Amino acid sequence: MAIPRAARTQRRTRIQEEKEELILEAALDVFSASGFRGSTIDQIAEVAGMSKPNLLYYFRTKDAMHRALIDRVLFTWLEPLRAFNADGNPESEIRSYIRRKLEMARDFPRESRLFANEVLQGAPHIEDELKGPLKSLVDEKAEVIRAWAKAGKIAKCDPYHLIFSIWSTTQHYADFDVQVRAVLGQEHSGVGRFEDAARYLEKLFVDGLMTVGNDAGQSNPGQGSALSPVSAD
Amino acid sequence: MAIPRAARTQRRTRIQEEKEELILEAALDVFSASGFRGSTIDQIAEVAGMSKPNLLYYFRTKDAMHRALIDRVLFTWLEPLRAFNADGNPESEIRSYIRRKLEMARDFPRESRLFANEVLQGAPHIEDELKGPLKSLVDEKAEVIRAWAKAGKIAKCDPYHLIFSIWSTTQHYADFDVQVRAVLGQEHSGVGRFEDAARYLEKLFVDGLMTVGNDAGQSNPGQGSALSPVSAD
DNA sequence: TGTAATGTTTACCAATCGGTCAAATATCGA
DNA sequence: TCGATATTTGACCGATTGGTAAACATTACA
Repeated sequence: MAIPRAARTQRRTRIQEEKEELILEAALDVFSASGFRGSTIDQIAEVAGMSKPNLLYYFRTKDAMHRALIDRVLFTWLEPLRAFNADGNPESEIRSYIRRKLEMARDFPRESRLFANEVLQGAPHIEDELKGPLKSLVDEKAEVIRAWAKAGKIAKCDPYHLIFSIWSTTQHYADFDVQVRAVLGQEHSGVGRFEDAARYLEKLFVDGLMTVGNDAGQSNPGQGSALSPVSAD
Repeated sequence: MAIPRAARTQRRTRIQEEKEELILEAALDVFSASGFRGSTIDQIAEVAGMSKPNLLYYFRTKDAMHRALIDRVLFTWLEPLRAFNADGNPESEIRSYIRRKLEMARDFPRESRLFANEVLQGAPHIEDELKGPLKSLVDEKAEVIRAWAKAGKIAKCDPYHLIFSIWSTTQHYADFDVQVRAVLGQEHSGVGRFEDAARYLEKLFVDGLMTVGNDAGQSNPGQGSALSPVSAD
């Protein structure tokens, strides 16, 4: 009889490495397309080209598969933010962060959708990761941005919402890809849309919209920008 | 025996109105939280406080419930973009569009998540709506923005990506709410975060980040902003 | 008030779900 | 080559899925 997977303390065979790789690849396909609850082990098994009990030989439960996948992908996913350099030039750091995030949206859309599905549905499996490692990393980088603003290197702005806006605008091109394609139409649905997006976003974040030609836009101090009263939550 | 719902040509009774309302409200709760595939009729029935066959008396299939819900919500959801006024002042139009979208993210997060779930999973049920009514509306408003840029009223920018960036940044606060809360921490998770977001986003879209004090930021013409070569799609 | 149409529920169905089991097969070191 | 170990599979399980049939309850209206 086979040794229970829980008892394996170290990687044993070449086959295990290959098959676990194969399974996680298939799981990424399925989970990112349908979310955790909407995905089935049978679907993953079919994509991976192996039988369902064989999947369950390597990962005891659907949950274990999902957790392994998340763990594997999360580190890579936060790489661009980790690369955000306090000692660099603010403008070029922000530019390259946007570019890196956009490249990831283009090259790893499934990873983006995996997290989007998870967070959208209340992050039941990654709440700890969000409140722990993610929050710590963002706190650290937010402090960098705050220091830049204090030193007059960039405009005063809420660093957390700056990070949120870079996340949302870039990941939008992965998560809402079908909508982007539908709106742009067939003729603009080539990969060129990522270059257009890069140009637009870098300009947006650096210049804003009102900086037109030589006329440095001078806008209201923002006293009228608060939202109207809340009705319900 | 009851008349099949397909044969009903017009609204009949008070009960039908009330119960269909009740069901769609419950369906919004469940679908927005788990997506279509991840939701079950039993869950919706429980939230609605009625039996499963009773639900199926009003909506013959899970699909029909979902479709009815989408139809009902889509019109309202596009209202802010429809209100975008070609004759208004560009800056205030953009400001109020952002504010309206942010209010919707705050007041109707379930509606936002319903669409997010749907689009994220490939929009299998609303592809026609995206390519039809949505695209038409965006095309129309994009033309308005393009005209503003041509007239020198705002900076030259891709109007489609402008709209995408407003969508993504505002809806982020509904769709990724748990992540936003986790990163901001408990102390900043009150409704105040929407006002912070409003201030930040209005400034971002109007001024950009480099417009610091009297120093009108002069950035590179953007020759280095293209993404690196594509590896795969 | 009676009755026909509408509304609701219990019991049930076949299909699919996540997961188990034992037997069969492939792999590998000695 | 052999035996131990690792891998794979078909058959199966109870629970849950979307959906149905028909009996039963309520309502609207003449």
